[in-house]
Amino acid sequence: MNIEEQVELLMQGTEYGDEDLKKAMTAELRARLLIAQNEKRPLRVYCGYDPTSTDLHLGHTISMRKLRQFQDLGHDVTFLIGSYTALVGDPSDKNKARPILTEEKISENAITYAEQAYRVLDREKTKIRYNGEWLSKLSLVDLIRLGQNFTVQQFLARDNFANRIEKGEPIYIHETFYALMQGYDAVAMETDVQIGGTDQLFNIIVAGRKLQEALGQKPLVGIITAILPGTDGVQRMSKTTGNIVPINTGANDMFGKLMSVPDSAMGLYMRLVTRWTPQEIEAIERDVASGALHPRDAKMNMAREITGIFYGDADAKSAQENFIKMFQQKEIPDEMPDYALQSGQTVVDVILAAKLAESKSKARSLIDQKGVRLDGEVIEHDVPFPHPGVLQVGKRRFLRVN
RNA sequence: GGGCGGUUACCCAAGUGGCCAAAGGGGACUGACUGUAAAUCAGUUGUCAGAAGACUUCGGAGGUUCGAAUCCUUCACCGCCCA
Repeated sequence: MNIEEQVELLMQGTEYGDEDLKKAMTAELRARLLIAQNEKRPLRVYCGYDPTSTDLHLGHTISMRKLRQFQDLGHDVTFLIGSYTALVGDPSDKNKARPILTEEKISENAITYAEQAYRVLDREKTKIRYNGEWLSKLSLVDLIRLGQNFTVQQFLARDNFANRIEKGEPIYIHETFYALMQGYDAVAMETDVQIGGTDQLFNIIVAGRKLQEALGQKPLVGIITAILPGTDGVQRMSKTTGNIVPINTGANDMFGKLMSVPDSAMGLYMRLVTRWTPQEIEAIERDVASGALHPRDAKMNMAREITGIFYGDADAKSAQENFIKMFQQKEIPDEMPDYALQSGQTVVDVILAAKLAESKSKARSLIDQKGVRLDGEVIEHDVPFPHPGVLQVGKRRFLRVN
């Protein structure tokens, strides 16, 4: 790959919210790649992760994909665990009331986190570091000196803060320290390139670069990745919104969830999650636009590619086959939970016992709505369970009743 | 430290003594139509009960009242303004 192609790939799926900034970063990246090539040294690239949660979803993997692209181009990638930051607790998520984690818990989480990350990253080429390594050594005076490089106005101009001032929401003092701490991470590792989501724009572009400059380093290139919408196609993928595609969910489920993503979000999914190059993605979009490729099939290819990243090609293939069987040919799935019918149970009893609905009222209303079938026959009323067979509740819940 | 305002179901939000299991919106779920997409249409959305109905719910606790989400006391949390 020549430098131009590399730049195009590495800038794929980035979002700076400002054309000029994007141009500037693209130019700096190009320059930095050239230097690396000429000096025959890899770029030092990192992304920081907060090890408070351990259930990763596709949204978490965006930056990992980006790191992987750098790895594949021969650069030096660090998976930074925000161990020190986690000790304090993340303020931007205050409604979650995050417990302050112990160091043991953090390193435990970090391992789980990294294990999942290795489905995207190259295990052999990934360095794992903890920012407590250097942050714990800073004294109060050191911190204040870092602060001397910034003005309150710079922080007030930050989107995140400006919006909250506008809305009358609180901004805590220590939130400003976060930017300094993160910026210092960049300095401590003599970073060439830092990757992060749009919520990290300030920390990366303002804090990191400025601190590096102030301390005599060449300011890093920030790669700011766009936000991945969840399965609803609109809102950011997050556990709270309930629109996530978890990584540890099984190939069939992952494939199904990906197929339910609205068409409008496909571009972002392809750019942020798949291994495809900008050229490949453009070709797909061209074919869909011209009618040569059915959007459904384009989405299937995408679902297969993404499922393949996490479960391997064989499982992705069979997930696709199952999907087609179940939804296009309306066949019942090969695998479903079994349930042993007990005497005297009605349809509602079985639905409830098998946890296909959360209460009797819900189960009844599903029956009223013609959402319950036994071997394909709609069940009209809550009757004693007619006979063993396959019970279908709604579109996707199946139960083999014996 | 002082003044004011808030806390309602998954979320936002209306309701200021009985007609309130609680308007409206969003979300979610079901059905129709489809490409398990989107859009659209119809319905459901506290629990139990076959229906009638019963029970639990409006930040926590206590009280007034025949009757409270609504009034009083108190506690907790949050926000705004002044210092």
